[in-house]
Amino acid sequence: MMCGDCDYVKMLQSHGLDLTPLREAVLRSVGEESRPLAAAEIMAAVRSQMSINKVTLYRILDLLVQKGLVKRLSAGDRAFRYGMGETRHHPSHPHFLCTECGVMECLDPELLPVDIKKCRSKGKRVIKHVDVRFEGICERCAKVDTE
Amino acid sequence: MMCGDCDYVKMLQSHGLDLTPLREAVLRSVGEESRPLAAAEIMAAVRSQMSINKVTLYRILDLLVQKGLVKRLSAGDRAFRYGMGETRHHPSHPHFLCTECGVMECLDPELLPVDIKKCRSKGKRVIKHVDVRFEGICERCAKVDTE
DNA sequence: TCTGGCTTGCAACTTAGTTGCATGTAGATT
DNA sequence: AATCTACATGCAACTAAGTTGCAAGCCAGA
Repeated sequence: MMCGDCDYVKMLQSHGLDLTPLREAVLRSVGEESRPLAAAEIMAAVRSQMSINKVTLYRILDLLVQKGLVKRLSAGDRAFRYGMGETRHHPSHPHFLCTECGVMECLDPELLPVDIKKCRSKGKRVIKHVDVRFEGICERCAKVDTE
Repeated sequence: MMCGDCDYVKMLQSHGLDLTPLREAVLRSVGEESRPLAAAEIMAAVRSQMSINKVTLYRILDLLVQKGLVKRLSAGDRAFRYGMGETRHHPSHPHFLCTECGVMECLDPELLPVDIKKCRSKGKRVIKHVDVRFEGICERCAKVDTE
């Protein structure tokens, strides 16, 4: 979810990560988008400004996911999407996946209607978080279809 | 979700699919499990009774998914899981994914708290269905951890 | 200056699934 | 019966997304 309020440099530092141009660029690319991006999209975004190797990108993403700065989302396809981790500016929210073009969008946090507590009681499993994904046809594809 | 009530042969036929030993075995393997299986698990199950090629398995799964007999679920990892499609015996339900061992389990349909109608109104996208996935530590892994 | 620890890059590999093409098999057509 | 067609299956090669192993670069502290 796009954000004008995040200080990416501070976010990296406050999580004990060395500040490097690549790390900052990756985090910024994720943070400045209004939807979760696939690794390939992040790579393209970073490469528009500097050069980065595929492996480095994946390693930076792993690191950011591990620190909770970035969230790895599974779309309905085989490529992960990466969005900003949960913070004050980025509350937990459900996503929408277009089954036609594969684009993933963020939905209003209000639409997240899940009561974790209700579930925790059932069985002895430990529930850490919930992932709600709506699937269907996005606005763009719906429009094209009716033309 | 496991089921003693499904007639797999009838299910195939009523969807206009030729009845073949492999198709029946694949559908049965999915139907007789209490959790969604990865393709590799289905392959192992089928192979315990007859020989099947990887490509054939994927093609049969595609076919069953297309006909709605089987549902393709994205786990948090890169391998799809396959569970029974929605029917009277198999109501829509959320899933649980163990982030430690990767096993996926079916949860009580009661735990599916999403109000699709509420979401359809927002924007002009068409929402077809919802996927709710809880993540955490499964009972088995939780037990091992505390030992 | 040397050492150890990170960050990055390159090549090769892995996993899950897909494509193209050949073969097999069953029912319909002549 | 011969043959034609449609679909089911198999085999090999391929693809996409991500991972591993190892080497090179760089920087901070002893």
